[in-house]
Amino acid sequence: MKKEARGTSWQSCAKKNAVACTVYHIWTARNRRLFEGTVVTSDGIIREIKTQLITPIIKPSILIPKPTKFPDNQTTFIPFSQLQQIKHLESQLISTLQDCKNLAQIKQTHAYIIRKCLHQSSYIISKLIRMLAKINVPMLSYGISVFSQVRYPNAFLYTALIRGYLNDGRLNESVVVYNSMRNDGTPPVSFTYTALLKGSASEMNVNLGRQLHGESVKLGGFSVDLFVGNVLIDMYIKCGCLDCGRRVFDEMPERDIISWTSLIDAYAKAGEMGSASELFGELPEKDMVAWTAMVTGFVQNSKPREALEYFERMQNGGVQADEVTLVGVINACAQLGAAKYAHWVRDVAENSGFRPANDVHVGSALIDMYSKCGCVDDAYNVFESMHENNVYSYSSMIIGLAIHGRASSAIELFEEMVKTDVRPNSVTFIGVLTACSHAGLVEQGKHFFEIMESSYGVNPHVDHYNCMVDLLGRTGRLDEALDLIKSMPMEPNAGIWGALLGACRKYANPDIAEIAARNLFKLETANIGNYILLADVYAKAERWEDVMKVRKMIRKKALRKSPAFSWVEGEKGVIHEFYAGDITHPRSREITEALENLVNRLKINGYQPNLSSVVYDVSDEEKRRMLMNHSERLALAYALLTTDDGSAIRIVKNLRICEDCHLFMCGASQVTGREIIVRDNMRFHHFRDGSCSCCNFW
DNA sequence: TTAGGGTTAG
Repeated sequence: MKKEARGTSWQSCAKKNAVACTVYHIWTARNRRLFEGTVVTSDGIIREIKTQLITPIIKPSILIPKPTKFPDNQTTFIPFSQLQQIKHLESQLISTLQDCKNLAQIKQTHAYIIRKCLHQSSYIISKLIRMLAKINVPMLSYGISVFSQVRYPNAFLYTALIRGYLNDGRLNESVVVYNSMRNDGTPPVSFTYTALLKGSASEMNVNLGRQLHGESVKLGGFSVDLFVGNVLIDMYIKCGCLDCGRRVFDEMPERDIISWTSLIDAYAKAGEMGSASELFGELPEKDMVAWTAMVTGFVQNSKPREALEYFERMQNGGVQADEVTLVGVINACAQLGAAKYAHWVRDVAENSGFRPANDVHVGSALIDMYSKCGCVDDAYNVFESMHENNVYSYSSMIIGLAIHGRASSAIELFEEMVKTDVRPNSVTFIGVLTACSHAGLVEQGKHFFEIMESSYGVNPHVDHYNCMVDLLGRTGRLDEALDLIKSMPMEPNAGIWGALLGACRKYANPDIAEIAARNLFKLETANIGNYILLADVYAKAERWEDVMKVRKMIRKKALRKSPAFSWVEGEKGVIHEFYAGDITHPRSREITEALENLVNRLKINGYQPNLSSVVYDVSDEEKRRMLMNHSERLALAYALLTTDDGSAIRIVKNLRICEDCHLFMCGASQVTGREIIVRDNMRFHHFRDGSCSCCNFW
């Protein structure tokens, strides 16, 4: 048998070897390997190729029209000695194709390809179809007709068509092509599976994914392919079958850092930080992305201290951080809410060469962090310094201003934003409505609520209704708030009824409170805060029997009150934590003295404790004692003892600040001349010269 | 040609 191919001819290929000519490669005896190239025919060698790459032609499916007649008048005889020239021409045409910017240019190049008689080359045509996808030309008739003109498509060409359809989001059609390919007897390649698996993942079609998984194993042993394995892990993760992804991972004969990181990140996103850490510990070589997945994972699971700990380990290990890592670290600091960390991370970012001005992700994260740390002016400085702003940076800034009670600035910024190309989204309106709500701007709030859909096409969600109920409720429009809830197009959630109940406490309205509570208890049976709110409403109305009934319900359900605590930065930026009535602090005696001293100064200034903040039926003297031990006051006294006179005092509280403490802080800011910033679980309060930035709407 | 980590609210 002759071992050398002598020449190649399109004509002879078409006529003599119709059955064998899906050949994409040419066998040469000289180096005993398959060359990428064009179709070849030659008596001796063809039989040998046949045995390897035989592909019977079966009638293509409806999606792939039957190939047209071979153009006899354009056949050319190409001697084997010129094969290198053909290959050269092919690569030239491919680079021409890659430079195409639009459909017209592709069509022009295609005409040239036909003139050069290379339109039967699967290599070139698959590139052409890929280019259609790249320049965002949907897989219309052109791509299909180009495909159908190739008489003997190979696996790469079929895969290009599959990817073209997937690029259009047409998963079903791509599966039809895959089935035709199978019917034609063309063995799929690993790209075929990676493409289809990605398509299944983006449509969360796990059944298709499973079928493809099975076939990939059966047909080509692709289970050992690293790429297919990784895409399989990804597909199962995206479809929510983390265990299946893990099984693929465990069975993979070879894994790389991508296999590991995909799974680590999936565990983190599923809230399984234990599994994520375990896997991360086993990862032999940890790179920047893997470390970042851990840092971000802890942040996503509200574990900022662990996130910072991993970041420190990453730095100690000499692994460079990039802007993605920094966004994670910045978010960790935002969760901690401590100004000390905020300034530290800003330095870290700038030392790593990421100036917020140049990176909108880092900038937006910094704005959010500074706002949450009580430094709204710093947040605004970052915002102003940014070269580019998007909906995230604008929304973060608007929300920042809103939670700090700067409603007019928030609204001004919104007005400025809508003059640019940046379109507000659902979150932007949460910010704008929150601003109105925290400042009691009823008419403006109603206006924004109306125009969000009519002018900006943003449908109000339940959260926007929540803001509106909050706004109406805070300003005492309880009936109007209840009417709005009744008119909602969706079911009100616990947040809505909770906002109404909170407003009922402020305005001592037990009738509406009972309606709110009835609905709220159905939705959140075990949230003790709701029962306490209702008890507060009854206490304000001095309906002590009803208070007792609520307390009984709490006992019956065995609900435990979550302890109130506050923390504050003391000497050298060390954070100190105080519980209500806490006497465990080493300087407890001094703290009590400082507090008594402060109360006396406040009393001279006219401070009268608001005893209705205590919802227990006890003597007034006992109420006074209970109020005096609230955790934020202990924190304040400690800060007064240990920090410089000129500096602001920043207190973070886990629950909502009570009315009497609010009054107390107003007075304290006046008699001490200090700025006091309290972050409660709702918002920030800036106390300065006897008044609060919230204007008593909170 | 195919693969891993990120920004606003709740």
